[in-house]
Amino acid sequence: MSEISSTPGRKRNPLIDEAILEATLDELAERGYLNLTMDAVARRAGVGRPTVYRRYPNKPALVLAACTSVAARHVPSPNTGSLGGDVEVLLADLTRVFTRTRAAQIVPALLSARDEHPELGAAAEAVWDERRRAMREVLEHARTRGEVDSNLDIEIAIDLLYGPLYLRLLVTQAPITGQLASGLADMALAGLTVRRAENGLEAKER
Amino acid sequence: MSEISSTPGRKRNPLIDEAILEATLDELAERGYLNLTMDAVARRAGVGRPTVYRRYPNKPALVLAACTSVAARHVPSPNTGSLGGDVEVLLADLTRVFTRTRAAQIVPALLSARDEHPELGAAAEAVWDERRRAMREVLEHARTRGEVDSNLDIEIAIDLLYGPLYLRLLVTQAPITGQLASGLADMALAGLTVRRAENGLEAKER
Amino acid sequence: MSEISSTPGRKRNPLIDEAILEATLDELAERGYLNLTMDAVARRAGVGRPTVYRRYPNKPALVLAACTSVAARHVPSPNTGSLGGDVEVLLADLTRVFTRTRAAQIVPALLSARDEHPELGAAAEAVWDERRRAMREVLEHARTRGEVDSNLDIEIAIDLLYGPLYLRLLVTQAPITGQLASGLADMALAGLTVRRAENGLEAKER
Amino acid sequence: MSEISSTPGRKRNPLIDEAILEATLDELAERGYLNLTMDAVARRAGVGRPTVYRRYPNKPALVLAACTSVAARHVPSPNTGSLGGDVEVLLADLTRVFTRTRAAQIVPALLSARDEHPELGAAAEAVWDERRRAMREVLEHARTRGEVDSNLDIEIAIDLLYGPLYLRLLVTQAPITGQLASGLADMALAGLTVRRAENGLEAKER
DNA sequence: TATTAATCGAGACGGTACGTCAAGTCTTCTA
DNA sequence: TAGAAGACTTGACGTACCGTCTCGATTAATA
Repeated sequence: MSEISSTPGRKRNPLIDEAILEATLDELAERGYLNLTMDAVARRAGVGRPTVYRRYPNKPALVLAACTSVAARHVPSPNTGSLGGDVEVLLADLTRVFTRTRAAQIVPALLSARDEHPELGAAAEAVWDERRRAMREVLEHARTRGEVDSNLDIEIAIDLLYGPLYLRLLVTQAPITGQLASGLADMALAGLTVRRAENGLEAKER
Repeated sequence: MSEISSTPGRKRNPLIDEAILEATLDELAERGYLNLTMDAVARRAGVGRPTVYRRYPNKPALVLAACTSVAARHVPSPNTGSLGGDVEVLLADLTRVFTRTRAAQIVPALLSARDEHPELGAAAEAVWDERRRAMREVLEHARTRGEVDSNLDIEIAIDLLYGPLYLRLLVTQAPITGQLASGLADMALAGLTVRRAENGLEAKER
Repeated sequence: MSEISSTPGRKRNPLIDEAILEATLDELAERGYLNLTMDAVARRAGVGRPTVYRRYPNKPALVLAACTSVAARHVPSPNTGSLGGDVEVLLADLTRVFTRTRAAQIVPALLSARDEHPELGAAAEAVWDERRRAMREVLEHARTRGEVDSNLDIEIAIDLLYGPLYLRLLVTQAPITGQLASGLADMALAGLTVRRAENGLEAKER
Repeated sequence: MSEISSTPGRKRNPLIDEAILEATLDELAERGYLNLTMDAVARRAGVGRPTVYRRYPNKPALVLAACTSVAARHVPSPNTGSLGGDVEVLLADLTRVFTRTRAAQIVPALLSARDEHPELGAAAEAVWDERRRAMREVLEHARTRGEVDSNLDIEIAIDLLYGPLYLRLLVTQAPITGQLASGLADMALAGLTVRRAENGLEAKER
């Protein structure tokens, strides 16, 4: 009795898979999503155009695949004992990703791809989900430690912590520095306003 | 004696200026930046294609112009007396803009246009500058009132307040509600962590 | 008391009429009919485009007018006493026109204009009518002198005499020289074949 | 050991080559060169516009190709034994082509194409070369038979024989009939003038 | 080991949008 | 009212990219 052959014929070359994704990321970084050409990707990967289309049905799908391939790489799960320390680690890491990697070009590209093919939206979430999950964990630990209010809406808190970095990356294009990240963490954790409680303390100090 | 006319020849029809921008915004809202066609804009404006090109040299320039035309419309300059009240007003207004107007489609479009032609970047800033200016003013007033620390980095504070809304609009596409805005304002102003000072206060009250 | 002017308003400047036609001929000679632009004509004449259109309804009409303006200038009406001499004069003059004037560019232009607007065909005939008339006259004189057969179809004869020059001008673009013209005249008048009658004569002379 | 394939990639569909040329000729005949549209040709050939441009870089090149494709089709090489008979055959055939085929539209189109892009001039010669070659052959045969003078300039003779038909086709647009062709042949071979030799014969007959 | 079938590079193909250019009309201002 | 400047509609031009297809050649499992 013979096994049902899984798939006869020549097998796909896995080196090509990698070359295509890498070429896509390079093109994305150099030229941006809108100026990225399927032909340029194929040429850069040393590959025929149909070889790309055999793997990804269209341009946004290719871009999405390239982005996700690079996204979920080693997000830290810090456990420094204090919320401040954990948040600091996470924001510093995102800062590193936004400045030391091609993410500055890749994230906008991903948004463009989703804009063109909305059904990719769900898949695109994977790119930032892992980071949100890490922050969620950190906040929940802080809650069990009593470091934050038990009624805290954690999703909004995540938005508050990550939002400014994305704002600078996508919108204002202001520089994203390590100093920014720690300043941001301090503000978010302590709040902007000088509180009555502190006034009370100051009063005591007099 | 007659003045030398500034520019001879037929004058441009200002109604056409408006019709083109309005048609661009409509197309942007309905079809998105990538599926927006110069021809569709021209047809919708009841205008020939070269008439569009006479005004804007290419697609991203047209889109930028349309976005800026709609951007700086009546940003409020609140003065409720408290930082909390002012911030609430500004975030509520941005929420309104993000949910009740075409901004949800227009802001991503603007980013795509800038992505395609990076030299438009500088001009694109005008779209959010007015809103940042309003928040800056509010924070400076709070500083003179002693409501915030005099060492506060105001630009980062602005990022902290606006960032989460842009994050939801552009990235996570989570709903943006009035409740979110006020929750956000509270968190940002008061901070995420339960502070020792409050504990002390509570202790005293017992 | 003032006379009621027959045509009120500013009078047309006749210098402009001439400038437009001259500019058209120049453009025709330099760039050819298809690459001639109404705008270029207007600019070259130092005139606004509508000023051209006020005189000629469209491009082929303008070109036709320019061609006819230059066409019927002094066609000779030779009367040397012999058909050979008269034909020689006419063909030599056409040779001169085809080589020393802009006719080499103008005649093809005229054909293109007629091709585009066939109703101009009748008017275009004026350009070569005068020359055909001159040749017709010469042939009729020869007939009354008995130099040609009284049954000769004169229209065909005209075609035979002028045809080769037009063929070179329009089709083969072979050089048109004075030597060509006289060789052509000889052939046409004497015929290509060596005739028996001449053999008979030679035989008698021995 | 395998041969190196001459040209990799998909082969061009030769049916499309033909369809494009045929569509071009049809459009030329129906609408003329100036009103011929690349888009109309493509649509008529059931083909995308870039497919036309892949073969021919622009409109005049396409028109030239279409004309040459139809030109050299079976020009007769008559050998009736007499120059008169041979010339009769060739002129009758050209008459047929000018009246029974699309040549009446195609030849002017070709001239327009050359007028627009002069560098096509050399290639355009192929269209009438074959016919001139045939006439040259006929005249050389007549020379070896002693039917024409050995000093006859054959190129001029060809112009003399073909010129009138082209003149009617292109310039005067007078009808081109079989009767015209034979009358023309007679005149060209015998000459227009009544010669002295004939007078001598007539004298003898008395 | 020969067959079989999918993969690969190259490139043709239909379609659609881009950005340019010219024709011909219309409007505004000046002389 | 003529004339100059130039905006305007229409529609063709030639280019670029997308996504599909066909071709010939190669490669790897199966028989």
